[in-house]
Amino acid sequence: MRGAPPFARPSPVPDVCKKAEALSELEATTKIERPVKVDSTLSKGLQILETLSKAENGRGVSDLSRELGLTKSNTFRLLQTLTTLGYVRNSKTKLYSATMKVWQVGQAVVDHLNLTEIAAPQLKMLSKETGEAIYLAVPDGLSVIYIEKVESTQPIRSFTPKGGSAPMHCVATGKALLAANYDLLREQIRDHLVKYTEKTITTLKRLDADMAATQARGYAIDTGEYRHRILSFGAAIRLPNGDAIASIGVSAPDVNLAAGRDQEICDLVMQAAEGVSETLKSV
Amino acid sequence: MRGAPPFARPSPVPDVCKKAEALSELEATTKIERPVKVDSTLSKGLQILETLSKAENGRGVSDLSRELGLTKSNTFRLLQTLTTLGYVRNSKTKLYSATMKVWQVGQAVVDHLNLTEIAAPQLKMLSKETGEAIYLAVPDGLSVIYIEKVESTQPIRSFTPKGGSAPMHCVATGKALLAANYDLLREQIRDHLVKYTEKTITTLKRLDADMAATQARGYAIDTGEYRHRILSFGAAIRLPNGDAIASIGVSAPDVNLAAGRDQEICDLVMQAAEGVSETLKSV
DNA sequence: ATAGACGTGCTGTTATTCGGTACATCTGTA
DNA sequence: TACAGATGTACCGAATAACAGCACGTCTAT
Repeated sequence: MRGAPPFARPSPVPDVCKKAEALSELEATTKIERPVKVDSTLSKGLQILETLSKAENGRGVSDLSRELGLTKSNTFRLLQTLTTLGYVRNSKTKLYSATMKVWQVGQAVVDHLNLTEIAAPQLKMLSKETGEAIYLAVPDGLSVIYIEKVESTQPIRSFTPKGGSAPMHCVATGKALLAANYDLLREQIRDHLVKYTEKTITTLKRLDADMAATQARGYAIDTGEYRHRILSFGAAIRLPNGDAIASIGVSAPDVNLAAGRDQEICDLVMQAAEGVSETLKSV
Repeated sequence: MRGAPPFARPSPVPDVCKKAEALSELEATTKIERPVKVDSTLSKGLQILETLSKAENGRGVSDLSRELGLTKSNTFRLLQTLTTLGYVRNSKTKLYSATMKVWQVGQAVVDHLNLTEIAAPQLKMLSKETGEAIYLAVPDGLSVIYIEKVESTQPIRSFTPKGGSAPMHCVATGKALLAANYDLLREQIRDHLVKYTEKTITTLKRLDADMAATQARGYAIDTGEYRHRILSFGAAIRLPNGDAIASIGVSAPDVNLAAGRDQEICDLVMQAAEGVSETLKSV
């Protein structure tokens, strides 16, 4: 779910080339752009898949062929191949519908997203504005893995390297992700609240409170709960449907933070995470 | 995220027809099954899309053509059409990768899932075992909509009709979904805790506690918080990645519930929701 | 400077897809 | 019951559309 209702989400991506055959002959366009040959079979097949993915119940062959302007036999043939490929199933009532394999492929896109590249500009911005160590993190069980890091420009540095990991319950990047999925992770993490500093949250009660506060304010704060006197601030990166798949964080020694500076950094972190989330909406 | 790490999720769906051309000539199979003609263009195009969806960074033309056993020119052509159709983009470094449109199409499958049909057996089971009113609900803003209902067989009935809705914070189906997305919905619902009975949760503090308890136990309990002396029990239906998209609930007047019966029903509800979630993994 | 690998455009040939037709089944109506 | 229309599926020859091979410009690394 994630906020959006499960039915009828309008697609922000325009349907390119709705009628492939329409441009096969007409080149009367003032701009002499390359006509860009498209394989019609592939195009039609994907159109069918797209249409089926938006169908509440399945749809029939004739029905589909009429909507897409295709021959019945052609539509049938394409549906047949899509079925044997596992992207479509046909129920006993002769109705065709998209399978979860379609969903899986789409999910794979997100799972293998090159966040590093997409988030790079925002990480750079954060580094420039704060001068502190910037982290890009993804969840891995009850830890976070830092898949990208921009080194601090300050003389005093924090030292978790790129590729390293940290427990989810005591760093800001981790807590931002934990808060976003607390319903699923609470039971798993309750017995793994390992203590690293005297600030570390080690009881479920305190974690509950901290997660509630984190959810309320929209970003996470670590007051030196993993490394002594190393503070961090983190916010979640979300897909268009609200799923939190990663987080951005800033880590800094407390001595670097003058009064009010922490709030500035929090705002920047949220802004950065929000920026990446927005970017994800458009490719 | 949702428990599963964002990288390298093994696909449970086998790749049917990895080499389409392999079966075009050989029919020496003992079983004389229909050869099932597949449109090779569509097949290859989807193979490319699938491969691309699993690629961390983009992939090159030659690279792809080698892996899939296709001609370089053929691969290029297919990539070209996929690009103009918006499913693929090619970066400045000449690397091709899948776009979020692929994800959107997959997402649409889930959004338009005919849960009614899929959940029907479990709803039937619940009805048979409990004899009470059974609900299948999806989220809609801060409410739930009952997209399916099996009427109670008991003389005393609860009366929310199929198609009706109820506030998320006071019915079990709603609370199960609320708990599954509490990080996103908490701030939205805090000012909408409308009172319906003396049992209704109207303060954020009490809701926090109830949600924590719900998350901990895995199902939601409504002690007559919407309709006086009408209790309900609900559990979330989740996609393979953990997203809660719907919920199943049982509603019953308190007089129908003998001692210990409530726990039986809770177990059944969880079992039913779990069953539907499992079904979603295989189409 | 050179050799290999890469992405891209072109073209003729062939294999592939296409459209028409046919038929069995089903539904609702006269 | 008979009929009319719509449906899903099978088949087949024709021609179109997709294919393989080659050529070219570019880039990288040796």
